[in-house]
Amino acid sequence: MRLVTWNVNSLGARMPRVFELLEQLDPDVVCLQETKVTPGAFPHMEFAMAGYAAVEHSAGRWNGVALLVREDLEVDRVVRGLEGEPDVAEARWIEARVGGVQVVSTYVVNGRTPDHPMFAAKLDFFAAARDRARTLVAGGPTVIAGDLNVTRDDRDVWDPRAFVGATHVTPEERAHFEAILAVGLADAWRVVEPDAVGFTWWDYRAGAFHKNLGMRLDYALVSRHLGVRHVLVERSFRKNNQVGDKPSDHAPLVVDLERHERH
DNA sequence: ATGTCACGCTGGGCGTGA
Repeated sequence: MRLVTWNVNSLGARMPRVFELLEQLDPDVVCLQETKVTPGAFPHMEFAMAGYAAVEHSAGRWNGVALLVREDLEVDRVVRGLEGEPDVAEARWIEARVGGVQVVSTYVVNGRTPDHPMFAAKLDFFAAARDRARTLVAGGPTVIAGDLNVTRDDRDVWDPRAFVGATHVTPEERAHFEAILAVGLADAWRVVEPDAVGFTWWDYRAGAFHKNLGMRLDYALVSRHLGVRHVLVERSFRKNNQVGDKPSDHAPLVVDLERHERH
C-alpha cells in the first residue's frame, strides 16, 4: 500500500498540484490536511473523475482533513472527529478503514506560543490522540498520518537555537509525541532513515526552502502489523510546477507499506 | 530568517492564522 500525507494549505488553491500528485505517484491513499473547504463544497466529483473516492471532515476557512482512496479499495468505518479533543468543530481528525487498514488523517493544533491557551489545547489534543491510537492499534493494522505540528527531536529542526521560547520543539510536545508512539506505533521515516534530515515544511518567507530552513512536522505512524518498505519526501511539490501552479508550504511524505502480521 | 500565502468580507485592502 502506498500512502501519502500532505498538508496542502487549502485544497481549493492546490487542486492542480493534488491531481499532479495522483498522476505521478499513483497512491492508494492520500491523507490531506488544511483543506480549508467550506462544508458541502468538497470537490468529490473531480476526484471521482480521477479515480478516487474522498471522505472529509471540513470546517470552512480553517483546518479541515480528508482521505482520498483509489476506487479499487474498500472504504468503511468512517469516523469524523476525535473523542476528547478540545473542539470537534475544528475538523482536525478523520478515520476510515481502507482495504482493511485503519487510516487517520490529522492536523494537530498549532499552539501559537507556549503561554497561549491554544498551547494547552494542543497538549490536550495530543493526549486524546494517544488514547484513540491505543484503541486503534489494539483493533488491527493502523496508520496515523498528518501534520503533527511537532519536531520529534533536534534533528528535525534546522536550528534549535532559533526556537528558544517557541512551540514545535518543547519537551512537553515531544513527550506527547513519544507517548503516541508508545502505544505501539513506529515513525515510518525514522524506520527507514535513522539519521537523514527529513524536513517536510519550510516557511514561505525569507527564502526558507532555498536555504533548507525547514522542520519535519509531517509523519506517518504505523503499527507493527505493517512493514515500512520505502519513504520519500517529494520536495518537487514544494516548488512551483512548470505551468506556475503554486506549492503548499509542506511537501508530501510518501510511505510504501507492506502488510505482514506479527504477534 | 520574519522577505509569504490563503481565506472571508468586501467591492481592493485589511484582519486572521500559520
